[in-house]
Amino acid sequence: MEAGMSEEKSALVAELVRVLEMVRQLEAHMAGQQQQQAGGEQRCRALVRTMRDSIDRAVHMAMSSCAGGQPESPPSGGDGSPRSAGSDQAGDFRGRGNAAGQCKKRKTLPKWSTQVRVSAVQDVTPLDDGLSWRKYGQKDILGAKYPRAYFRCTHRHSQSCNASKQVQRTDGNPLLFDVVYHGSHTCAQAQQHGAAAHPGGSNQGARPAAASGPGEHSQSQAQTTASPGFEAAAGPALPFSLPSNGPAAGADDAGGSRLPGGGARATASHFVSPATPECLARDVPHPRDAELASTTNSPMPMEEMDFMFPLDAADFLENPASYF
DNA sequence: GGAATTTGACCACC
DNA sequence: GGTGGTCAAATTCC
Repeated sequence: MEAGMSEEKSALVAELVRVLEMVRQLEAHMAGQQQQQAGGEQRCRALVRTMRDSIDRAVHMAMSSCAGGQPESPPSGGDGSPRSAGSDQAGDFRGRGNAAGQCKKRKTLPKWSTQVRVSAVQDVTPLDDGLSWRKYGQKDILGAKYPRAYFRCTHRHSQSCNASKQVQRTDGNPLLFDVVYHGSHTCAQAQQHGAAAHPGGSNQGARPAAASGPGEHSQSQAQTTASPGFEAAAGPALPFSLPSNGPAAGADDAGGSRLPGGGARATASHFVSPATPECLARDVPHPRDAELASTTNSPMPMEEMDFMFPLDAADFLENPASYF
């Protein structure tokens, strides 16, 4: 058994080294020419894609090791959803009325977290994983500066997809979002996007946002596997309503800021990530966004935002365990 | 009319 | 008892 472990570790290290190398190349690219050469963008995309694949493999291996070789935990699943942790459905179902046995807190579901970075404070929606998420709640967390938003798969009822996730802005860095996934997607859409959710941005198949409302999907990413496609950047719906909590939140909501009800609908950032399937079409910035933009961060070029890496590669290499 | 978000309340766990 | 997670009604937008 040890042998197997060592072998796996070696492979893991090799994979991580590759990723690191690619990250460096990517950085060099971005630092240099990205703005002028169209080819640079393609190059970056290719690198990102490769990186994702490597990370996927690495994560899988790492998780296998951590889990004692259990095949189920690895977030990488076939569905590409944020990492479908293979096991998932453990019968979750909580619910108000579930008196009997299921507790509301899904402790039995596999869970993994990720950190997603956006380019500007107004980009309240981290990545979009190409899946449909529906927000079902938001809550202020004790000690946290920002509220936590709760999402679950839009197809939860129709397809019994139990995936859910929690998105919360980190206190220290408004540009960073902690995304915690619970369970994996079992819905049909997940299967499709899973395969297609390349960060490389090929799945922009994006639908016109027909049914997807303002915020179903939201962010994504998978830390551990980074594969689903982290395209960070644009987001349709805000995970939270950037209330007055926001540090920079301008307080004035003039207009109709967000009223109860579909209020948040029109807030998205104007970035269109190539990979954000559904979220794209979301339109424009809420007046407040613009305001925030000017006060907070400077907008970053699309190319840069597109591939925000969910995690710090260097840090990941140094402390891989901390990411699992 | 359908779909989605917001928000308050309820329930379970620590 | 406090906090976190989820439900469901109300409201709004497409």
